[in-house]
Amino acid sequence: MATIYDVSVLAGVSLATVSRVMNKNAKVSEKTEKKVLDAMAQLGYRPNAIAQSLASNCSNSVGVLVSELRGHFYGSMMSGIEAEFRIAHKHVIIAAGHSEEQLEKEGIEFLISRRCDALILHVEAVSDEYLIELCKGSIPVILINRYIEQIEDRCVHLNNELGGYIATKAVIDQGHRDIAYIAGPYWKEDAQNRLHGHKRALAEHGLTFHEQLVFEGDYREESGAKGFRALHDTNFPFSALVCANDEMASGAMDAVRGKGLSMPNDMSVMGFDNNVLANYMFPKLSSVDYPIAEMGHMAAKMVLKQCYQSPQTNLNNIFDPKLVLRDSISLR
Amino acid sequence: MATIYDVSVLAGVSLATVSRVMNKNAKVSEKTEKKVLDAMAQLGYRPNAIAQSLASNCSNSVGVLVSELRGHFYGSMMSGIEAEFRIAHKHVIIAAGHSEEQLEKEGIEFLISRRCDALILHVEAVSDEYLIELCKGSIPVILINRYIEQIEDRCVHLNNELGGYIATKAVIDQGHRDIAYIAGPYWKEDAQNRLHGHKRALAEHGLTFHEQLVFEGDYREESGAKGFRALHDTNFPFSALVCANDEMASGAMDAVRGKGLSMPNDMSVMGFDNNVLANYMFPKLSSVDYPIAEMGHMAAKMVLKQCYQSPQTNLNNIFDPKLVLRDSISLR
DNA sequence: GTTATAAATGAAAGCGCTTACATAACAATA
DNA sequence: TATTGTTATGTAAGCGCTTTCATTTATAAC
Repeated sequence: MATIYDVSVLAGVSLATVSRVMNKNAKVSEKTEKKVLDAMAQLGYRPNAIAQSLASNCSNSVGVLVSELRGHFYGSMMSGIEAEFRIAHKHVIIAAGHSEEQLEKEGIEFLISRRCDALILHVEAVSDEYLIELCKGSIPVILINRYIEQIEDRCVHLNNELGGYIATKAVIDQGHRDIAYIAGPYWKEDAQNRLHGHKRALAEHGLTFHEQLVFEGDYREESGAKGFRALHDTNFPFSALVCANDEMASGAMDAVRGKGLSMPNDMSVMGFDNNVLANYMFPKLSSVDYPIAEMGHMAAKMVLKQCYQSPQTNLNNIFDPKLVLRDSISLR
Repeated sequence: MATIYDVSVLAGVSLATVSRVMNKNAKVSEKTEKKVLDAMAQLGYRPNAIAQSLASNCSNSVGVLVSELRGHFYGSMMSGIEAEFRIAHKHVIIAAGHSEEQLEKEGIEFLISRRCDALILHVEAVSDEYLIELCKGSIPVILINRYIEQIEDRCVHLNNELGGYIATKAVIDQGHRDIAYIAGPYWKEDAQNRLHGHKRALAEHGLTFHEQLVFEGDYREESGAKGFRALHDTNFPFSALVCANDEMASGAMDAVRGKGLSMPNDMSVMGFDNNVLANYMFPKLSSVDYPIAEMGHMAAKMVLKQCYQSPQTNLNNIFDPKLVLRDSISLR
């Protein structure tokens, strides 16, 4: 593999000159430029990004840590980030944390050791303190989907409370009065916030909140089915079910059918996240869109501004979810 | 950020010694080792992977090029690859090619310029010749989901013909005799192969193939719906529909319902790929599993063997898809 | 034709490591 | 104690670039 030295020899110029034509950061006469370009082409020269990074102390790449490489949510997030960086000719180095503290830390170490110019993290297991400490370091960090007050300007997150509110309000607007709710695990902040929004929507519309109409799930499909059965078995009547995510809604829908009820007439169902799945279910699931791709774009823009002096406007940290109505909710 | 030099000074030893304790590749007395380790801890030293790569000419990372960062298929693929490398303490650098020749080439260039020790590629737009040429280079390449005869030992691919066969046979085994088929775009080799398998299954079971019962889709949902309507409108009767992927099956299922038919009684539907979606549809879609995650594992194992001298057994290039029966097919 | 000034180029140090080779330290043997 | 063989450690070159600073060359002004 040809090096800059080979190019310089073939072109009959110095290393510095070759470097200049590569980086276009200093005037080079047209004649020499051509000689160099020709030599590069002839040798099939590819600059060694590793050596460039070492010498310039800038890797032109940003580290992204996601919990998983698979799944709609992370896919959209990575996709949003990558799209933004691609046009800026920056690159992305991805690592997976698997929601385990040890692995998340290792992932971050890896990205730092690769001298990423900035980090965009989706982490769950690592502590607030660790992240606050990390932010004090020299390398810029953006957190997606996590809110920590002390470093709030580095957090890009969703207004989950509003999302919970919107979801329930959508159902109320269709005339439902008896509304059950399958929540996410209470130890997760987003689950708490969504539930809070649900309660606020009820209150603002003069409906009372009943403990019997809430079930704590774990965001997985099976817990949705389990939740619906549990709620149904209490015989506390309800005509609509709001779920804190789409997977649980799917599980719940199976259970609804299992009870011989039809949707949306006997039971309206509302999801959350607007996972691709929502569009493939039957009936197509109404949901609250989680604009994770846009949030990825935003995180990338912040990095572009902070690290690469790219001018950026309209930066904001908190995103509002939006209602997506499909077929799973009926008028009552 | 502390360097190896800072460590060596603090520990009162030479750079070389520090390097030795990091890499454990030469004997260092326990006493000095401890001094070095202490110094590292005290400084919070993190080796600079960039400098290591440059000096050692080995980056301990392998480049992965996918078409998209989102979507079940690529997510599973990346996940499989990453899982395998994680236990070997190798890392993955991911780039996206977006199925465009230019971007695919740029992605490959990027990965090479980052001096990845090997490449795992899922490319569609780039020519066979380009890839054959690439394989002649010094850096090992594995191709996923593509078969090129001249470099077949570097290709990890699916037996699509068998998949098409299995899909149709599953339907035949349930007693269906009149079977329609929505194919992928004919310019794609996998679409051709799946269709071929379909025809073989018909032939082997004494059924004749009718041109009127095939529709060429484009693998997207909408074309499934369009396909079913077109097939249905010919009035050529069929009781089962085999689709060359799950998205088209989903579109078709919508169209089936649109015609007031119920599934699976009036119409059995078979998918292909076993996308997560299949499990969320109603009725749950029977499909042919595309073991892309395992194929990712396999590609990673091949790299581990070729580049990192890790002993590996049971390597194989071609994978057989497997039938996954769910609720979308009825007995006839 | 000088001289002053700007533009183009080159020489060389340095980025943070690895590693071949040289040297020092130590133990074992005669 | 001198000699040899081991083992531990240090020295310094080099990986492929960037970048500062010095030097050369071209251009303009007088």
